[in-house]
Amino acid sequence: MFCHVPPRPRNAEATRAAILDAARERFARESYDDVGMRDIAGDVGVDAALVSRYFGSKEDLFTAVLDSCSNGSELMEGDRSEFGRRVAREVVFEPAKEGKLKGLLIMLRSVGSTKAMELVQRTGSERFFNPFAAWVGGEDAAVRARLASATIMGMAVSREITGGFDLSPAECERMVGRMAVILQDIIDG
Amino acid sequence: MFCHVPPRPRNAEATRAAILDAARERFARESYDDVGMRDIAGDVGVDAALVSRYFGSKEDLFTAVLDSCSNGSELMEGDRSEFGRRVAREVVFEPAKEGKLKGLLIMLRSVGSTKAMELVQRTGSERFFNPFAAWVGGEDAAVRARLASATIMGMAVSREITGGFDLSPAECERMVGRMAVILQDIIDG
DNA sequence: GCCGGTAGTCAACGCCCGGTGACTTAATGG
DNA sequence: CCATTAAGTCACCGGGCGTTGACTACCGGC
Repeated sequence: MFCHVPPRPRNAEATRAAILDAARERFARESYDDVGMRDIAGDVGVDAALVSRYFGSKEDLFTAVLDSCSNGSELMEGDRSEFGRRVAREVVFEPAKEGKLKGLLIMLRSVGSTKAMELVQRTGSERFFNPFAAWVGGEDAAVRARLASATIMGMAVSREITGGFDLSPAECERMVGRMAVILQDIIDG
Repeated sequence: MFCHVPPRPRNAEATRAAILDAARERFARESYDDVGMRDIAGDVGVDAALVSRYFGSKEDLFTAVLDSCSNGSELMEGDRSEFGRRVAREVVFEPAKEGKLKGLLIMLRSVGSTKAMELVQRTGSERFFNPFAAWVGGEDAAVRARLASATIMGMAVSREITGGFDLSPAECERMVGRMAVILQDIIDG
């Protein structure tokens, strides 16, 4: 006992990146308000002061996280005709851990803090919705893109609120099936 | 100046009810964390201490608000064949003020605070989903009910995140149309 | 007309948060 | 091998929160 953990090698850039990663992870799992600077710092194994030093304010860190998130492009890669099935499966079954939808998760977790939502609103449109709408294409692309993303987020929220879906695995499977159809229809027009 | 507002007549029951109303209103507009006891008290025109006195803790007040919310039964009243159109219109256009979906709004705003979500999870299922599923009826009622409510909440979240939808009125109208179809299809099976 | 109890207020407490400046420690170049 | 400088820590501040106990003002009954 009293054995010290080996101190992290002194490397500002790596530490900064580690902090950013930890913050992204935290913000994807908990809301803006629930995540504390001390939590993030603790994940990395540094002092909370360092986080402030590197990223300025908490809001600055949050926007940095948003910027560092993939702009949802994973949604659009892969076979387009499989879009519904693929996304439905991910949003229903993915344990929110290694999911590709981290950016989306962070966005919906920001429903709550007024500050976080302002920041999300600023980046959300151009970084996510507009590219997505462009990919969706066709008649009323903006409307259909918004409809699709709303449906996806709705499922995520619903899972959050009920803690899982409290449905049987078989029911979940059928839900995925139904949702896949809905999403695919939206995408196809 | 120095004119005092007429003091509210001393009536414990009425004051208690007023506090509950104000709290419900607040929790429907802002997240659990963003709403302060002092805010609620201020809305009613009483001291924050009184809120604590009447309802115990903030969590107790929140659960009292949840209990006081209509269990979403407004969703189910009215012509069933008009369900999709009616709900879609409400969730897209309703300024979240006098909407019938206040309970739903509060639920989705609780995505954030860990504490609030626990409380919502406790009451959400039996008070909202189960009756709704019963009303939906038919094959896979639970799945379809969850799908419908997820869709509705998704739209609400989406509106929150983007602050309105940043779509033109005409586009909003078309979105309502599309969403109405989706919802109606879910309900009809 | 006073008086007891209840409705409501006031001031304060303890807590936790984000943020800052002074300090310590480790790596690096000569 | 040491000086310098960057990397990281520590103690602490100010502020806002929920909550509490002591206080005040009102009102119905004698």
